[in-house]
Amino acid sequence: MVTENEFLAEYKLSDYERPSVTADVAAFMIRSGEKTSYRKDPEHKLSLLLIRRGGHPYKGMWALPGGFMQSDETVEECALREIMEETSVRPVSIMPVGIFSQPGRDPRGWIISSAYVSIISEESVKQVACDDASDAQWFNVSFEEEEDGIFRLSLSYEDIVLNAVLAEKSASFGRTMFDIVDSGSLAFDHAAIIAAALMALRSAAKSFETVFDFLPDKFTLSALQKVQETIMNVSMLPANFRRMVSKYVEETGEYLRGDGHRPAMLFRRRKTPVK
Amino acid sequence: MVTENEFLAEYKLSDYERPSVTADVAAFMIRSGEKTSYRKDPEHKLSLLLIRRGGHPYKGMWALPGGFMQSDETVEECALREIMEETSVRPVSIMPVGIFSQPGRDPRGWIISSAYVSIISEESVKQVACDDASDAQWFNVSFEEEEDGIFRLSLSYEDIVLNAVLAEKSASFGRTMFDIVDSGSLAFDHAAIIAAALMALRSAAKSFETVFDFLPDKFTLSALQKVQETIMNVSMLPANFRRMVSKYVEETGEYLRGDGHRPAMLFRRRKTPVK
DNA sequence: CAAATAGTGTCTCTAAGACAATATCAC
DNA sequence: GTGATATTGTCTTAGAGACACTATTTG
Repeated sequence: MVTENEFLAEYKLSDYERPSVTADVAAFMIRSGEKTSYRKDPEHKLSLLLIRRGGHPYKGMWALPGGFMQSDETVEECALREIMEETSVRPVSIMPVGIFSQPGRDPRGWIISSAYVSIISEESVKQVACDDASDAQWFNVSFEEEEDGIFRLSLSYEDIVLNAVLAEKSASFGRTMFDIVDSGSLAFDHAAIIAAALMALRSAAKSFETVFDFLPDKFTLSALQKVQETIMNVSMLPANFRRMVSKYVEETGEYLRGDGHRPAMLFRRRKTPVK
Repeated sequence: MVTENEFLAEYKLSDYERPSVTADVAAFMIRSGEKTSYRKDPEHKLSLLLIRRGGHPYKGMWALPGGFMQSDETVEECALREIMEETSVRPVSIMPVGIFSQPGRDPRGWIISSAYVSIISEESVKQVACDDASDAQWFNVSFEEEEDGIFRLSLSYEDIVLNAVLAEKSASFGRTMFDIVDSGSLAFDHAAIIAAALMALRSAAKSFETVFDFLPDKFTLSALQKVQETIMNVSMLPANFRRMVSKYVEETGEYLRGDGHRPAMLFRRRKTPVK
């Protein structure tokens, strides 16, 4: 009869083959563009952080930030650590997207990826120096269904344009997964991870859970609406949007002025949605 | 200058420490109980498959079915394989619950778990011999919020009752996670996995995506309603339930008779929700 | 004043909840 | 007939979409 302690003393995990595990993060930010007129609000664009790979494999190609998990942390902590290393910003929240474990997805060997979406506010990123020659850059994102079940993902940064094509694989339980038709020069299976991350983001944004993380503590309702519209790729009537979010926000009494039109009240997120 | 092929030929994954990865599955079934009257519909109970551990660690305690992932499969395939080994049933669907990777969660060493919910129809399980002396048994499930943020999970099979207590950790993005207050004699952190799986199941059932997988191809609307009510732990008026699911089902024209009351039409799932 | 956004009110339509009423069977 | 479920219809209410209208600012 072997006791549990005796068993554990003898136990060798090395008897079994093990995968390496990475946490890869699709970090999104919503950027406001150039002011085209002194009083017109600028365009807002969804952008995604990509890293140019400095070493093999996929050397010189763009990939999601990520890294190998260590034994003294959870996968979520690893994901947060990777984002902070690249942006110096601690994301307000991260959300799991799924595990990517297709055999052969990494030419280095058996490496599976646990993917996350994170959301970073433009305010916090602005404080970090943005080096144009850096290997980390924010790409503008466009993601649309071209025909039934076929999606085009376009990522652009200055004159670099990455065009990936994806086929919807399964839509079970609100988490859509994709097969890569054309990787668009993105490293590994990262095109599929990005597409799944975008779908997860949109799905979460349906219930106003996600949106606030893109904004500072105090915000105007039209800023909030812009964020929501940018994520969901839709447009809404301001009057209706106000009604819908009214449960989740509260007035601060402060106003934002100086924009060539009526000042807007600043709101903050309400901890407990009421009414 | 090293080419990618030269790099890969030299590359050794073994330089890095790696975790073992298991896929653990919370497989749910909805069981109908004893007929208390010749015409009254029996009670329906949500049940969960647990395995009595035959070896260390946690020898003799109950745990979720699961096993180590292999390099020639995805984690999802591993999860499906484990369920089929235990039940001889191929689940209609599996849904990811999350990754459980807290350091120290497994006394054998660095082992992380990718958890899934699966749903099995009572019909398919009935065809498999159920051995009372077996190490695999279906436990009745009850899961309720006792006070704010504190949940009690009760699992019972004959005279065995496992009572776990869990504290809500984070509810971000509709995926609730739990800390274990009392494991209720469940192995590893499986009490937390089961709780998270139940929340994922309820959340998915909100949109009528999940429910059909508990039933055979043809079913009556009240059977469907019973399933929905059992998962969500609520009760609904039959008239309203019919209206709500009407988009997702279609008539077969066949009737189920012989139950001491008006025969019910059998419906099937509609591939494309219309109307 | 013109152009732009901020904010309010109201109409309609749809979907969900409550409930009343009828239908059909096995015993 | 009795007791059970099956099925249909209707009333009410809550919320989303559309839209008209007013308010306030800066060049």
